[in-house]
Amino acid sequence: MSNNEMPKAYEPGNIEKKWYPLWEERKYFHGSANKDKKPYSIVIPPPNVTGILTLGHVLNNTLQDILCRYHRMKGYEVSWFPGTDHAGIATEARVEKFLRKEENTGRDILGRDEFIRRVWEWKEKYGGTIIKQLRTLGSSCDWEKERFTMDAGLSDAVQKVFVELYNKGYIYRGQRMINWCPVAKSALSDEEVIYRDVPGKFYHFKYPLSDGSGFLVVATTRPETMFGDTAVAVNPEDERYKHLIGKTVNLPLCNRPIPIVGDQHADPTKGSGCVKITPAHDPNDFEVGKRHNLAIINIMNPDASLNDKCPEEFVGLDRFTARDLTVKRMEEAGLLIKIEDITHAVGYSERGEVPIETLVSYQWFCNMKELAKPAMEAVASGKIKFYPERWTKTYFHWMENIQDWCISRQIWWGHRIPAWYNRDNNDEIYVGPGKPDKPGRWEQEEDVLDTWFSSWLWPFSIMGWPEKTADLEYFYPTATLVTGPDIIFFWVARMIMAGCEFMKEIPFKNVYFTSIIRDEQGRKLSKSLGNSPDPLDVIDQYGADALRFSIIYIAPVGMDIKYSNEKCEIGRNFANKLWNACRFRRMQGDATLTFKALDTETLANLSDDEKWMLGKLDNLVESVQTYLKDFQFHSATHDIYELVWSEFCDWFIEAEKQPLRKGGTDKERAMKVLDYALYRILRVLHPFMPFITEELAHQMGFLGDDESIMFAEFPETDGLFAANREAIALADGKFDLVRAGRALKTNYNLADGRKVNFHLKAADDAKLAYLQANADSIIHLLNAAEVTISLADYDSAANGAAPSQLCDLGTIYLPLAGLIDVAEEKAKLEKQKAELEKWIAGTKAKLNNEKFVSKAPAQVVADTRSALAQNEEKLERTLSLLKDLG
RNA sequence: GGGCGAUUAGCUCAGUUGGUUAGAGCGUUUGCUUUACACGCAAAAUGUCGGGGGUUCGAGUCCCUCAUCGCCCACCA
Repeated sequence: MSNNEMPKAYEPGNIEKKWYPLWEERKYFHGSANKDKKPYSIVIPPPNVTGILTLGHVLNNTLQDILCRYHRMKGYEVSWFPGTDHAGIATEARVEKFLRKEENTGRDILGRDEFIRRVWEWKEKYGGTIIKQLRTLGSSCDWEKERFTMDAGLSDAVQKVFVELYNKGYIYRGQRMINWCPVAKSALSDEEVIYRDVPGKFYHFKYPLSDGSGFLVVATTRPETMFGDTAVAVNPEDERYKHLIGKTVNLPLCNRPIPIVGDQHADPTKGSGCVKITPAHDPNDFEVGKRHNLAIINIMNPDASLNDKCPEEFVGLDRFTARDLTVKRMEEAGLLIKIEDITHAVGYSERGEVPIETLVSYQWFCNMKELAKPAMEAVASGKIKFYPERWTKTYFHWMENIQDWCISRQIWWGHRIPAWYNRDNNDEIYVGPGKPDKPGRWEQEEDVLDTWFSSWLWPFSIMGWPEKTADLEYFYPTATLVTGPDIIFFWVARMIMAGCEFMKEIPFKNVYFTSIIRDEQGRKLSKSLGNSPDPLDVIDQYGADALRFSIIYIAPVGMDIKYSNEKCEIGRNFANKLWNACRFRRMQGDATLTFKALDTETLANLSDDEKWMLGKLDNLVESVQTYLKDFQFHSATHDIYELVWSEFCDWFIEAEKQPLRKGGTDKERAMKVLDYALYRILRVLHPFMPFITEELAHQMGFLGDDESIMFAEFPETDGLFAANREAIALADGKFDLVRAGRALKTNYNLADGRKVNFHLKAADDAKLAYLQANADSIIHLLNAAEVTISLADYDSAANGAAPSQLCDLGTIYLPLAGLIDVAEEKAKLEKQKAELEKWIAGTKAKLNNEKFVSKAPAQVVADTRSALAQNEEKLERTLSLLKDLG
């Protein structure tokens, strides 16, 4: 292959499109039980089946892919289990919307069976887009194992778990206070409620005593719920009201007498000390109601409009309309005392833009207390480690206060609860995998289970549980879970509980919590804000490798990422740099084919620069492995970037141009070293940038057509760092010296291309020998005409002025004679010095004049001050240059 | 109310167990068609490490405190 087949700039598009299908065809991603290898497995956090790829997924899946590819290269048998989640409420809403729009039909028209059939149809046709998109990112998922949370096998797992927990007494059906979403018309778990601080009003009402002896004052933020009031509570110790306990008030607008009860819940120090009690719509009131045996009056329809338990003119009104009308009627009745503006936290439905309702309803619950115990122990003992570790605190806080989990949902898309009611026998309940074979009219529960009730089984259900599969035996428990901290309760904690309960074994050893991606202004990425870039467009523009590398490169550890597309230039430019380093090597000749291990002769004859480069690279190999062990992906990319760009390209390639130019054995050796180093770099980089590394490894002739870098051994230490510490320090010193020399040139406005002479005064005998041995290299790197090296100071008396710079290896001098007219330069500087001194003196006087400072516009004063500072600096530089000139 | 995190260059962020002169990328300035790369090369400028106090020979790093911002949880008749 000749060099002109490598374009000047790296073009990722076709190369990425070429490799991925090849990898997949060759089943490189597939893992199966293999006794000769150690297993390494990861389960993907299943994206919603309705989902499309977002930057969050990009980050998350890039990290998983890095781990998988790294371990594959380390010789593990790797399987990354992919799949999607049926996402009950979200998908049902999505398909419902689709059907309304396209066919003007929906749930209510189609009926349960047909609707579910249509959801499946939609899923087959439009679902799983994200799974295809993950391929463009380079994700090395074991696609043969792709699962869906509603697959038959996973449904079996869900049923088995439900029945088992029911039989253990953990799952029960009961009438409890729950969160109700009026849009989904379903119950939600506590975790699905999002609290937002919103402006609201606090209404103070009079509730007249039934005996006409006066009234009590109650306050509420929810006037419309008063139709569900079944008591007013006062504190039994409250001297103002204790004599009223047992009497009644007339509930306004309904004229229904309700009792005054004495209860601790009423706090005498708050408001009037009287509390209206609405057991059906407030968690505290529900408890009060239980204590006093109060009626529970649900006043709402499923869509949160008021029902027929309310006065006629309110029936059917939306809750917010009803609120206004209630207040109006109370005011008309002279029962409104005042309205205060307040800010309070209101619970919103996770999906909808609407406030949830708390109301009492019959639902299925799972008692989590016992399940939580081993799960807490698993993290406390360190069997499961969290990265960053601080999330354990959040985990324990939630687990220690864990509440019963409301698992039933009043929707159709999901796992239907395996419970049957005997309509002939007072709704006797049977729970089991199928309809009971017992007499009676048995009807299955209409409700389905919370989506997370299948997700929490994912790490083992995806491997075939409850069947005893080879995958389960070999790959469980998985190695690392990579996910966002926002689902620590929804998913992570529950998976740990499920693993401990049903597998008697933790589901993963590490949990790595990713950052949340925000836009440049720090806002969350969202569709409605339009600030959410489409990763496919980004990949199109910059390449998948560039996106992967950049997003890891900019991800601060454990904090939010501020992302913008321009940041992908980091990865794109880096890929281009690497491409051109390889292109340069190709221009020197064909691969040496000895790169896999340097032969002893080459090792014995390494130049100082080569020792330096191979030593630094060896050090990188070690540090990247350490970083990956600690999930410090960001540090790993920074170190690789620095080594490739600054050390390999800026210094080493430049230095190697010398031996390459010389030819003969020098050139041969240099090419071998370049090959050896490049192949090590490509392999270290492969987990991060899979496409370009595969392409280059082949372009460079490091691999045959039937080979892949995916299975090349990840570089281990070759001992060249430990062996060359001294050589590394010396070369670092040499490069410092070169840098100082270049700076001297720039200071005197000598163009890069201009060949000048330098003098080096070595710091000691050893350094003298080193500098002399490296004279050619130094001349080359400085682009110098001639460099004299000795232990002697530069003789400025004899040879004219020469500014110098002190370095570790010695002092570098730039003789100016012949380059610039010293006398003329000196005169120019003296003139400049005088002008500056005059200006500075005048300006200082001006600034010391209080009248100027106090009366001149602030901007003028500030400008004067900054100009002064600038000129003072300029003067300093001038003085320093004058000193150099002698 | 409880918890967690952040505050370092114009911007985005590194800074490992305290240890020479606090770093990078982007941006800015200057100069470069140097036998890979302008998606490039060389050089340069820029910091009260949020404020205050303390521990220490030594603090960006540890402790206390205050301030601001963000997130999570709980509560709110």
